[in-house]
Amino acid sequence: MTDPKDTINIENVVASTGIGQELDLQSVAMDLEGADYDPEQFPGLVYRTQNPKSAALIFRSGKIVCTGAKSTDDVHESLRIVFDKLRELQIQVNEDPEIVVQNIVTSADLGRNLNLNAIAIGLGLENIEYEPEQFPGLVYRLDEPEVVALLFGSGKLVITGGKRPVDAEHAVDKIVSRLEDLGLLE
Amino acid sequence: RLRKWQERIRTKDAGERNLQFALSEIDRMASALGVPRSVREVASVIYRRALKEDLIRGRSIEGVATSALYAACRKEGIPRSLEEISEVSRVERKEIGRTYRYISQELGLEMRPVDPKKYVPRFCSELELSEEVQTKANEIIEKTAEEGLLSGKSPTGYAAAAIYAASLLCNEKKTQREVADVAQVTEVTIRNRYQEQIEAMGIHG
DNA sequence: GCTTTAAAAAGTAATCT
DNA sequence: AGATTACTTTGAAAAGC
Repeated sequence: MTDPKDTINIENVVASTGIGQELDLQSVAMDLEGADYDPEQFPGLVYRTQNPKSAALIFRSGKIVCTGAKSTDDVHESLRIVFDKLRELQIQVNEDPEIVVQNIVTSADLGRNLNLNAIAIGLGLENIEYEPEQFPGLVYRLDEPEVVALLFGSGKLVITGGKRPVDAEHAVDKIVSRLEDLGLLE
Repeated sequence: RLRKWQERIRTKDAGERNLQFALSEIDRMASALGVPRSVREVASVIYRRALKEDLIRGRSIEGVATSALYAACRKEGIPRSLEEISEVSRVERKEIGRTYRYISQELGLEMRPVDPKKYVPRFCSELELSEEVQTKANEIIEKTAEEGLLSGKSPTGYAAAAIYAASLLCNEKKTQREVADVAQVTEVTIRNRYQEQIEAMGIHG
């Protein structure tokens, strides 16, 4: 039996940072190749990196959001690229700005099919949301770690809302033990 | 003094008018859906509770009224799909679904997932299918759901597939299109659910 | 509340061949 | 009847309406 923890895969990391400098997004949009900027639609400028693949939202305040990276290392690498691009445009960027991970999305596999109907009742209807007419996943909110898990009939799941990779591991452990206690795993 | 008093009257009247509007909307939609009076009463109670708990702030009265009716139909065991509900409401399906999940959570309605069998009598009668087909469809739903096939699947599509399969087994064939139309799902969904169900039942179609 | 970004899960749906 | 594309859900940040 594979430990479900070993099946955890980070799918997306969202992080925020700032260059400590105000920006004229209009001119950045002109000079930065591949930049998407439509202030009518959204106040941030979108800049995509290819390697690693990610999207950076750059704001007038100099604050930046990076999303789409597959690891915290990739987030740092992506943002390093963004910082260098801005420096090429003669923009002052702090030495190494603090990068804060805001959310990590992971997927995992419990290795067994799940009876979501039984799980909904077993975990307590007040603690879950399961509306298969609207979405096939069962939404389970954990208190510790404070994350949200989406459980599917296939036994696969998505965990989001955590800030550290270990949050997903703890969440999987808790979910597995709760389902085992209820006799709903297997 | 007098001003405050008048303002209170005005607010009270406005609140009263809003409640009347919501209740008349519930009545109008319930009539259009042809659900019994008991369901309208349950919907009214849910709406009043939502009002009392201040859940309407930031949401439309129509949206909460529609969601209350959707919840009431389910509670009373005669569910209408979000698709059907949205046809008699001016609120779109997505918003009804969101609002329903919100009030359901906040009011602690503890709603159980919809049992596809609950759709069988109504869909079958619209298709003019016999009691025998209904019984067979229920059997298919019961057995395949026990095997875990229901997880994550929409109740209407699941019921539609079982009814389609039962109509074939009982020599009262309805086409996938006919069943899809009354259940408001696509033929593709019926086909997919049907294949899984007959396989699980050990039937060869 | 909304707007935008990215990614996974699985179901449903629209559209085209 | 496939195949494709796209939309549903979860989470978080950013600035502005």
